[in-house]
This record gives sequence, structure tokens and C-alpha cells, in this order.
Amino acid sequence: MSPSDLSPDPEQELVTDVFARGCTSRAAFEDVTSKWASLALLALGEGSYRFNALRRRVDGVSEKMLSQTLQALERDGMVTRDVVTTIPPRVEYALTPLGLKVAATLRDLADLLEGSVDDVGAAREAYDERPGGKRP
Amino acid sequence: MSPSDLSPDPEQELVTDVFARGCTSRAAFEDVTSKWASLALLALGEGSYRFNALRRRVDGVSEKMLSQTLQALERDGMVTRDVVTTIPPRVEYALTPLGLKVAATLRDLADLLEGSVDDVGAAREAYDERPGGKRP
DNA sequence: CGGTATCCCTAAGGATACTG
DNA sequence: CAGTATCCTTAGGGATACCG
Repeated sequence: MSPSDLSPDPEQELVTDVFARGCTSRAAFEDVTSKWASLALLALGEGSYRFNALRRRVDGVSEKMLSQTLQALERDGMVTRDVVTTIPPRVEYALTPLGLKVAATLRDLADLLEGSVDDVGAAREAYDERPGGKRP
Repeated sequence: MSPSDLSPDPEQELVTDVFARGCTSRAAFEDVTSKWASLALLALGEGSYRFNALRRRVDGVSEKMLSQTLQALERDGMVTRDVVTTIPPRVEYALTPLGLKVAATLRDLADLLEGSVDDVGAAREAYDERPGGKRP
């Protein structure tokens, strides 16, 4: 068999790295940070929601996008989908342990930004006000 | 005129809330979590970068998108752009104090997901394997 | 090197309608 | 209520070319 000179699969990166295209962590990272997923996770961090309640909570999302988003998050093992077959039907969405951890870091980020609205607002004004800053 | 029944500006939410469309924090949140911004911030969390170095670090980004992304982040007061007029020119990008804090939370998120690749991979397989799970 | 400007195309995403 | 299906518009984003 091959002795010690065997380098372990040059084409196949073994380290997991969000910077690497094709790494699962990068895919998961993009799923989580996608436009609606981050807000949906944030909302579910407050507790479980039914579809339309979640839709109202996440201001501006369409049925289609919320549905797609939840499917992606369920596939990644961050969200559970619990169907209660009553009339009318109920479907409860909640976070898995992993989803809970992810939601917590997103909460940190949201808190940070909510606490920095003034700074961001000021920075934007300064940027837009300076020559060539804005396109009217 | 209207006496005490005047509710304070129903159209204008005064609380800052990432869930509210039109709130600056929501805009900042979307900027930060946008496809390339999060990776750029992550990279700049490692130290300052020049344009093309950053472009190489963020695997897959085009010149155009990196440029646009950096402008948005600079406008939000998270990234500084330092032009050194030599020949050839050099432009150094770095994080502001706010950008540093944001990058830190994104680092937490990335670490969490990098540490969960196996869980995510398993969840995906399970999801795709079950009837109606995947579209071949 | 570090961009901006232009062209062009795909796919994200909204609105509406219909089903279990 | 909780979605899928369809249609249609927009804009995200790549490729290329060119300027400071």
C-alpha cells in the first residue's frame, strides 16, 4: 500500500471553512443569513409560531418566501415543523437545539444593531452629505 | 383641534426594531447579513485587507459586488477606506469600532456553524432521503 | 492596482389564484 | 389555516471593457 507520502486528497478540503465555496458550513451560513431566514430564526427565538402568525411577525415577507425559507431551515436541521391535523389544520414551527444556538447569536447581532441605530444614521448622513456621496 | 385622543404618530414607529420594515436597524441588519457583506466583515475581522487581497479571501465574490458591498458597509459606518496615493495605488480596508463588534458576533455564528457541519449534513441527508424530500 | 461603467441574463421574489 | 402553483417583474450579480 501507499506509504507515508500519501497526501490526503488535495481536491477535497477537509477543514471546514465558511470562506470556502462548496463547504457545508458556508452553505449553512448563507442559508442562515439570507434575507428572511435570519428574521424567521429571530422570531422563533421568542417561541414557537404558527405559519400565519410568523408571517405577521416577520414584517414584509410573502407566503411563498416564508414557506421556502422554512423548508430550507428545516432541511438544515434548525427548525422543526409540527403538523396537527385538526380542522382547520395547525402547523407549529419551532427551533431545534442547533436553531436555538443560531438564533441566540442572531439576537446578539440584532441587539447590537438596534443599539447602534444612531451611529449608523449619523454615518449614513455624513456619507451622503459629502461630495459625490449620494446619487440624487 | 384634537385634544388628548391624539396618539403619537401612528405611522412613525419610534422604537427601533429589526422586525419593522423601514427601521434603520432592519436596514443595517440586512446590509450586514447580505450575501457578501457578512463574509467581508468576517475577513476584515482578521485584520485590514487591500482590495484584491480581500477579493481573494472572500472566495467567489466579483469585483463589482465586493465594491458595492464595501461602499454599503462604509456608508453604515462599519468599514473604513484608506487610500494611499502611491504608484501603484493602495487602498486599505479596515473595521471601525462598530464594525469590529459586528464582526465578532458574525465570528461566533461562523464558529458555531463550522462546528455543526456534521449535524447539518446529517439533517440534510435525512431530509432529502425521506419520501418527497428531494426533487431529482 | 483599484476601481467604475456597461451590457446582459438568470433567478429571487411579489401578487394572485387555487387546493387539502 | 396552511400551504402549493402559476405568472410576471425586478434587480442581483457575472463578464467585459475601460479610466486614474
